[in-house]
Amino acid sequence: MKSSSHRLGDLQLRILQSLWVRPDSSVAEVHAELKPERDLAYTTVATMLRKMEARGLVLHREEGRSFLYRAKVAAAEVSRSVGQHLIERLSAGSLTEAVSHLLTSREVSREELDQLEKLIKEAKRRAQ
Amino acid sequence: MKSSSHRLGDLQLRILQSLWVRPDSSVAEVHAELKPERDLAYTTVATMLRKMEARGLVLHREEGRSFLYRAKVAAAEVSRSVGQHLIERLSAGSLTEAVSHLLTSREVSREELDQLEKLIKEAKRRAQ
DNA sequence: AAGGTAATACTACCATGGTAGTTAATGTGT
DNA sequence: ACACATTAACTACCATGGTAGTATTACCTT
Repeated sequence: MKSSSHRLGDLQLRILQSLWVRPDSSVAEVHAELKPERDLAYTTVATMLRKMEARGLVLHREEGRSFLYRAKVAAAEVSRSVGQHLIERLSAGSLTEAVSHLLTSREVSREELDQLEKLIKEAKRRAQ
Repeated sequence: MKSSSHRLGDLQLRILQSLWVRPDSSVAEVHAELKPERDLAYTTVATMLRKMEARGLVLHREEGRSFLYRAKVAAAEVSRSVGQHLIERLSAGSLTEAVSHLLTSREVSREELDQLEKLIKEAKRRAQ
């Protein structure tokens, strides 16, 4: 599966997330989507998309005067590799230790804990 | 608490982790510690430590001919901020979603799931 | 036809992380 | 005393992510 170790910066990842939700977005659309969080110039987004295409992260097709971009890498794959990298950084590879860090280092609400418990139960069910 | 958003690269974080476990390490000791995972030149580690000291991440004192370094930032604080950043990247701030990603995107053993369950229970107990 | 507008292309720049060589100082052993 | 080893200082370099200005192209409207 060639793995390829996606080493993504924050902005690139954010753009990918946007494209996963809304494929075939024009530069203008991605720019608009990111506007509230990050006030970037239009050309910044355009440049980023071009760089990302050169890296094989996205691709585009022409539609009239504008380019429509879509992610070339799967959300699942990238999330996995981002998560893996996180776990590696946070706790030298131990998932439970990583989660433990997350739990102890921030305020976690009752609801979140309940939800987490449900997640684990589901994972257990799926496991057998 | 000024937060300060520690933006650490992999190597810098790894060096900090090493110093948390063994404070007052010489460059040689840090270098030796990292040797198995990353075969870096001695000078690379030394340079990194100097750069990190300039950023306020570590500090040193002189002991004879060599410098003994120790982390200036607390493990808890850095872990928190690294974890926070991770959650942000992975799932726009939702902890449960982040954990969900981690669970679904990799093989999780029965033992790990049990341990996770225990973690949640403990967190709940602590919460009330 | 002309002028405005929207789009991409190209180029440039900066910061940072990472990597290491070279140099200089200082101590150590024979 | 002299060679050798250890150590830190300085310098340099490269890749990448991020940011945006300027130039060019093409379309649309009046």
